[in-house]
Amino acid sequence: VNWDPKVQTAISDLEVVLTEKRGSFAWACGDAEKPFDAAALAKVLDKDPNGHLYYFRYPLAQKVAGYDKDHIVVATTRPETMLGDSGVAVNPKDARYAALVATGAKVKLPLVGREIPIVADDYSDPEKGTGAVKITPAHDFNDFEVGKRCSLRFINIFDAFGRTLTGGFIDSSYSVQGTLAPWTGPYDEVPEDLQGVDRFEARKLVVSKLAALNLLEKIEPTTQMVPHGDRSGVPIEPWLTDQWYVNAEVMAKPAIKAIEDGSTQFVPKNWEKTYFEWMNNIQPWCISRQLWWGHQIPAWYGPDGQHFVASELSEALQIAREHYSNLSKNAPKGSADRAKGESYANLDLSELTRDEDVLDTWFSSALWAFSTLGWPDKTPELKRFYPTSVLVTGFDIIFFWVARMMMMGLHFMKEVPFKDIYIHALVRDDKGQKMSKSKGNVLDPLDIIDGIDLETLVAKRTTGLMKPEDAKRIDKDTRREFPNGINGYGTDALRFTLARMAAQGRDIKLSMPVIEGNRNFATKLWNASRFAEMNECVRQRNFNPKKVKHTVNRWIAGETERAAKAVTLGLEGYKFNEASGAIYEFVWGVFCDWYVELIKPILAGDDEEAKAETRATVAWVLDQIQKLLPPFMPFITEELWAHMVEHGEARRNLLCLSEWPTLDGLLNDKADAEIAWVIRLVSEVRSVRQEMNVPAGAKVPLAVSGANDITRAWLNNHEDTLKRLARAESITIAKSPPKQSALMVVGEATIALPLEGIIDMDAERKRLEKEIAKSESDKAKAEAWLSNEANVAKSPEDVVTLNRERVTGGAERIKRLKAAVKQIEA
RNA sequence: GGGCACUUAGCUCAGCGGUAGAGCACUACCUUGACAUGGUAGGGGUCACAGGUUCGAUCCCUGUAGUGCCCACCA
Repeated sequence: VNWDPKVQTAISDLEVVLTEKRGSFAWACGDAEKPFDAAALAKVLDKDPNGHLYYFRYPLAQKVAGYDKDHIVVATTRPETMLGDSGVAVNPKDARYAALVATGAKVKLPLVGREIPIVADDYSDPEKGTGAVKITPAHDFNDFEVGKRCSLRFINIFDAFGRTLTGGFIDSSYSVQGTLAPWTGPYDEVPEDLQGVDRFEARKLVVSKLAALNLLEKIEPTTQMVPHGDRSGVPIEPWLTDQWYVNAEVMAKPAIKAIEDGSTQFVPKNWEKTYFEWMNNIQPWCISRQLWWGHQIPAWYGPDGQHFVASELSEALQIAREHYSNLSKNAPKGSADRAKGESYANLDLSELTRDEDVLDTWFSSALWAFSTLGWPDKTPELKRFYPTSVLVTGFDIIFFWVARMMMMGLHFMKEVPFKDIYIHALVRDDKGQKMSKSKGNVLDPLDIIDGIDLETLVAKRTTGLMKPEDAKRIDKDTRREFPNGINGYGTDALRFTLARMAAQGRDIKLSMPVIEGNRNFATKLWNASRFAEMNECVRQRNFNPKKVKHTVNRWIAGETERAAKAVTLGLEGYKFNEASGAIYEFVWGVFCDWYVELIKPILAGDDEEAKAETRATVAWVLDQIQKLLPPFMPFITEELWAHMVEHGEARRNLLCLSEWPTLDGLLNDKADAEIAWVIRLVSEVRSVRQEMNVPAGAKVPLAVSGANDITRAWLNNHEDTLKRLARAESITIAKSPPKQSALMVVGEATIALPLEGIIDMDAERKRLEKEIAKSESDKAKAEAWLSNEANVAKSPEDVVTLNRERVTGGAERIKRLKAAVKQIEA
């Protein structure tokens, strides 16, 4: 693997895996005068040694002219780090300390005796603390940067277990700075009782010792966020170690460009801001981990510590031999390098030792897009599938994974790893909280699918590791929220729910009632299919939806095309909520609510030709529905697909292998208008019947007046259907509405429900007057809009037309409604 | 401190520069030959607030308030 083998040393976030030791603090003030309230200090340190800001006086090495004190005061929340201080920084503009900087003054670090410079750096904020900051480059990220800028020493004072080092600290200045010579001065004189001490113990000791030396100015309480290891739970600290790094800045550049020029795009687009934010401020990527599993870093060390990076040992050996033999030839005669080259030029395998570290798991994962396809071999799969079409993932790993895949893909394959990056929603609980084990609010998908009883659920959510009070609370909450456990809702219901809620850019709050609603949808589909089966709706081999003759069938063919297009459009745009919403609305709101009801009279009638066409159409529509649903409901549809074979031609393949519906040319304006009219009429009659409290069982004759030829034809076409759906005893054409009727205006016609003796005519008149008022207000709104010349002049044509129609149509309607009222009064 | 979202019906959420939508919940009626895990009808919203742009703003812009998330920092 030929990544950039450049070694850098920097701060790693290695976790200190030690639990905090809680020992008693012994006040160790000598017999000198009490420089500080000893009792108070002991109390502070015992109670909470971590939550305080400690101010120390650092004595100057020499008195400085123009500076009136003999010390400089610094503050810290981690006193023990002072052992590794290698400088004190002040702001270059800070007049208080100008003299110190100008004269190159030094501080004599207490306890250690190290002389460290006072440097000027913008990092120091004159407003904060005393304006002077102690700098510990090996144990603080900011100080690390200051240390590099100001050429300070990098002094590591801790071992891997968070104990102060024994026998002297580690000076890593040479590794970090490269140009500085290794520290050759005398070892710092660290008091023996400060060696090999746990960091928190060291904290107390340092404070007490400084207090004893009268160098503790004051202690202030402070609150601060201390980063804790997510496994160990102990505070973690920066710690200087040698690690392998990738120069991510170089690799980030093409990855940034690929998003900028659209080679790869984020869906939704706004995530690219997050991506750019990270990529433009990218830091060197530490890829080595001190774990016992993972891909071992393919680096080998020669006897002199020189490293060789290769894909395998034999290759490393070859490189190593080359390196040493070059040294033996090219290094100056008599030099140490030359001698090294001569003695190692023929080294063997056993003389190379492999680096024990393994790669960061994200490094390995970043290769996923091509390593899974056989890379580095040039496999057919790699050729066929790289770059991939889409990566679907959560926003929380845009940087960890997505960005790294982009960098690796562009580096090794010279091409983006995927065209689209779909960032999906995060699933939260019904209160919007992220699900987590410790919160006990996790909903296991399998429990939603299969169901779970209350006791098992409670046991699952509470574990022995929780604090008893937490477990108790979770127990109570769970019992309240799921008093009967969880019913099993099935895989399809859950999947469909997630799709329906997956609006872009928004998280999903998952709750049982919503899943239940979508389970009901599955049931609805099942029952509709059962209806088809019971009515012998068998698939016809040569069925052509373009050729159907009956209006209702032509209409449903067009609606099916609309639905298929809406689903396709939604899927192509990663708008899964729109896609699943479209099929939901079509199946339930169009197919079940209207089409199935509209064809019942045909199926029950004796027009064999119409019956045959309708049966074939039903079968065809269900086929389309089944084909459109698998992305959201793969199981029930597959079952229906196979199940309905019993009455039709055998299926040749699985549903999921069938062709995606691409329907076209099925829309029919005339059929649409006619069925829309039927639906309107039926709804209107139903509405009036309910409002007038007509008993559900009562059949009432319908008398239509004022109908034009088209409406008369429609009435004729759909007589059976209207009778059935509107519960009409008969439908007759009348010159004028019969007396004592409830009246409604549908289009140009007036429909009368003669309800003499059944309804209160006064109530009917009030109902109509309400209708009139509504129509008049709508009309008035449209008129007002049209009377504004700017509206008419600057609006699109269709908006103007729409408003004109509202006025004329409204006027017609009002006229008819008023006539109806007169009728009643008469 | 920096950034990103969000605020629409009682609840959960879609949506959109041209008279506001769904599911759940609610009310009434209905066990009608697919379906009560159902049907029919209905009630319910100044689209957070204030300015601005526009012929027109729930939608676009600015600000305010509230909420959530991410990142950094806290000598």
